[in-house]
Amino acid sequence: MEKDIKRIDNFDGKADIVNSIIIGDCIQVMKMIKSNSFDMVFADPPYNMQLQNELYRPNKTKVDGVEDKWDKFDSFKSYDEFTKDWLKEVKRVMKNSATLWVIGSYHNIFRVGSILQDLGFWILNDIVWIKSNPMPNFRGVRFTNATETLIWAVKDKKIKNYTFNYEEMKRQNGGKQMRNDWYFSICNGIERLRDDSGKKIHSTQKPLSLIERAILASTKEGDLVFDPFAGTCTTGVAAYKHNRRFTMIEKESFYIDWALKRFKNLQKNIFGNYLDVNR
Amino acid sequence: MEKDIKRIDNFDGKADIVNSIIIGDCIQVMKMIKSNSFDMVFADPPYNMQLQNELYRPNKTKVDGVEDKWDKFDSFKSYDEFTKDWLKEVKRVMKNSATLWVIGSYHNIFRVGSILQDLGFWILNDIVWIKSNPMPNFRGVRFTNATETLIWAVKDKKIKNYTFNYEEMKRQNGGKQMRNDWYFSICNGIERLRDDSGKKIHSTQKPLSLIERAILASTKEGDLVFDPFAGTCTTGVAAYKHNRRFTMIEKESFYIDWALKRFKNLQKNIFGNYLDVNR
DNA sequence: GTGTAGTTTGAATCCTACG
DNA sequence: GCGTAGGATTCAAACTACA
Repeated sequence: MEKDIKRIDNFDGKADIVNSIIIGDCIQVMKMIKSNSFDMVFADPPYNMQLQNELYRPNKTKVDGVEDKWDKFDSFKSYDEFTKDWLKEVKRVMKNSATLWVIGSYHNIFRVGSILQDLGFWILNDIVWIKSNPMPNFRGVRFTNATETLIWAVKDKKIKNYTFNYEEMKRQNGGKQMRNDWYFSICNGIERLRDDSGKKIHSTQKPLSLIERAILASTKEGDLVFDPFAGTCTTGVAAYKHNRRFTMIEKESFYIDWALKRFKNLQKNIFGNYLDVNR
Repeated sequence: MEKDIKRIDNFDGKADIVNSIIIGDCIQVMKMIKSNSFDMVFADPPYNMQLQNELYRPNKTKVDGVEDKWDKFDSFKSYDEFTKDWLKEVKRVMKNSATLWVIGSYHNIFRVGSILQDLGFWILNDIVWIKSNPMPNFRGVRFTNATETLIWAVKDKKIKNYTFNYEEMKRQNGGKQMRNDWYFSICNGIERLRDDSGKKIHSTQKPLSLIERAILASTKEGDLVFDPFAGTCTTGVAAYKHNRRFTMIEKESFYIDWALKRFKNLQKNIFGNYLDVNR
């Protein structure tokens, strides 16, 4: 199996996309990718959080919320249009037997789910990621928001030949059929990418184990996994680790500098500590 | 506090709606109710389930899915229109400080959530009901669908004076702040209404404890709780039990015959076994 | 090295009354 | 509507410091 990883700064539609990280706007790049290319798609789009004010903890320190430019949309309408655009292209580049995963929170997941259905995708499951250590609700005005939601879908209602590794999932769940409630810690500790000053590289890095489960559930070895919002390429790392191939697209090349460090450690097979890119 | 319960077969907009069960189409009935009437709304609308074929268990017995006439919609479009219609009326009859709960599954909750947001509702939480005893996926082609989703929202982003009994929730959760993942069994056993032949009275009866938590979280004693899709009036029973008042609307009078039996037992204060209407 | 106590922090739509 | 002052508010995991 192909083991080298390519960074593509100026994709022209001709370069080999296998095990490549393409820098660029995902919709524009996808338009250059031929139809029916991918076996599985994992997408972690912007959530459109719409934070109202600054939030302080009881000890007066400020909460470091998501204030990235890429998470800002003018309205639900513009978010919906964006969502429709990227989902349409994703649908086109998916093989007929492929499945799509999208992760989101209550801020955006209802928009995403509705649009998916409008585009003809057929939902197989909604999966709830239950966090063991979520941020508490400091003001005591709501329930602790301890979950995120993943939607797992096929391109069309008629599709029956998608991959679902039922037995592998059952094995992971101690011999009982895997349910749609998944328990994972948030991404933290050695796994969380930080610069020398301790600043998070990406404000919303996902735990590797979460994406590993999605990949092990819905792909076979050698399958080509696609992520249009790659960030620091957790999807690619999970795919590579389990002998799947990948194509990643990411707009911010800064994230890719760090992604490449992760792959470098993974290739060294430092499985004990490969998560720590600073070694 | 008013303790008698009224059944209203021909609502004209003038009858007292406190502790009443109104028979009729919820949209038509709501149009006769004056604005700003309710302190809290709990809605369990049709899920728009779309079983494609009949489903059989491994032992060849047929799964008794939801095939009621009231759960059939021609398309997402007609489901959306229906959803928009009832949500608009609900918004009007809610007091400004009121909150809305809607429960659904992946079949409909994305539609409901999007439309809520489009109508200006502001989501406070999505709550995941995690079932201890869900129906397994008999074919082994998906994850066990073990959850349903509740959306909790206020009428408008600006509203801050809604009721949230933080301390009561914290107490219920063993001294720690209540999270949005709730664990309850499905409605079964003595609580599940069945006729003499053992047939379920309502195909989607919700567990009382689930609705009790919603009511204890978001209402004060004496508040007026509204349910436009009352079914066998689990919402009314939960409200009554905790000294809240209620208004229920239900189209099928058959369900109300059974609801009244539940209230009768509740009034007898048979708290040990009042759930069993057949005693 | 080990154990304990203290500190930090995470996709967050997080207040209220009064002038 | 806005600005400001007052006051009530957090859980789990991982890390650091120090004995």
